[in-house]
Amino acid sequence: MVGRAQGCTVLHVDMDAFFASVEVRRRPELAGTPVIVGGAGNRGVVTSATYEARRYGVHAAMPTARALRLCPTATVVPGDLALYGEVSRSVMALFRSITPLVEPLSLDEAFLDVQGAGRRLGDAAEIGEYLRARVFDEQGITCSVGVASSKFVAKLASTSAKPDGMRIVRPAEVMDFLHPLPVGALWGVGPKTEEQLLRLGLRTVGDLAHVPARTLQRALGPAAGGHLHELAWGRDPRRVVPNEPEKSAGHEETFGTDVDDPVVIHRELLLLAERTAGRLRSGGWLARTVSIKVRFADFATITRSRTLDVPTDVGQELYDTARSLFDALGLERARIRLVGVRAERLVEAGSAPQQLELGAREHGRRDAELAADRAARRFGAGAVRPATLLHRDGRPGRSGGASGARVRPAVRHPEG
DNA sequence: TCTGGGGTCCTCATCCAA
DNA sequence: TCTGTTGGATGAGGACCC
Repeated sequence: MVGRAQGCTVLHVDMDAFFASVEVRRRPELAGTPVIVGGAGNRGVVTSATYEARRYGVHAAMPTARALRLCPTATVVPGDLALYGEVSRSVMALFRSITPLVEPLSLDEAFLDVQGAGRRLGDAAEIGEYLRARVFDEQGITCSVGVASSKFVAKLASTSAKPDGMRIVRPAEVMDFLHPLPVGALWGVGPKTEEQLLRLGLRTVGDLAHVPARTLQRALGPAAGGHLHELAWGRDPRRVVPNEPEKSAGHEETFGTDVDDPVVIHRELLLLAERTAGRLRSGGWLARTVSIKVRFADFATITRSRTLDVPTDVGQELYDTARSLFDALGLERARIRLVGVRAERLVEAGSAPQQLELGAREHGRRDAELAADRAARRFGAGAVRPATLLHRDGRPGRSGGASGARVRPAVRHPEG
């Protein structure tokens, strides 16, 4: 087929300011105004912002307080992950109606391999335009599309088309497209790597391409150096892979104010372990390794991990391991900003070896947690939880939200 | 002017067994 | 029996992505 997008089979579709666009759809009176989605607490950061807010210099990961100083007229909304997830599922379903080869990267972007869909729907460019129109008609939000012969060029193309646009980069045009770009535009080059490359006098992707691969490998390590050199020449053999299995799952929480009370930390670890275990059970996974993360008041961050004898999806077991890892740090009332619990080296629950001498207590614990899962599905999250996560008056304790400052009084001076 | 939360991947060090 | 090598597993940390 000879078309506009000859030689291109990969699409990268990226929603424009996704979370913020969904909020504007929900509240049409905000259309055309600066909107920030993010935590409003003293430690909140921006997760998404409309282009009207971005004009003031607001961007993702910026502290909300600073964003509001830059753009005082912005409307701040807390964000609704459940709603964004719903919109995302609809959009991904639309993509899968075009081709089964859909590789979601996050809630708001995906790669599509449309090689097999050409006969039915036209070439990649026509499919891209069709998708953009369907997303707008069905969801009321815009997206941008990159069309290329490889994933990483398609991704850069969609970025250059934003917002609400489409860019096609044919194979013969790849070098002209890539080489003028700054090195920081490359996928995998963040602030640290960019700084290193700039120190070597490498400003553009073209500069990167014309330096020997060995030079990059010496500076960045064999894997990263070699990979970047290949990308600089437009070589990216990675295929679009649907259904990549998850490798880890976890939760972390930043306290509203730093915490030095081990009772509060233990309680938070229990909450995070329970939430993580719930995720494992709903996904049918067992964790072989449990890791914790501790971030101190000065932002220094450490992780500790332990591999279990027998993989588990039981919250109490995740908590026991997490707590033992934390206690082994031997901290003497250090001021802690964040704690996290993560389950790693996941194995499918059905394929994991069974513990021969699984004790009755563990059986009971797992059964109890499964019952709690059922109750949560029926009556809502938090319907059943460990007693230590309840206030003495029976109300649920805090769950999430930067509220360390509220945690301690709840534990030490229960209301009611 | 302070830096969220959920992830992946890579590198390096160490331990242990062959 | 001792020593050196190698490679896998594990643990920790860092960079990066959205």
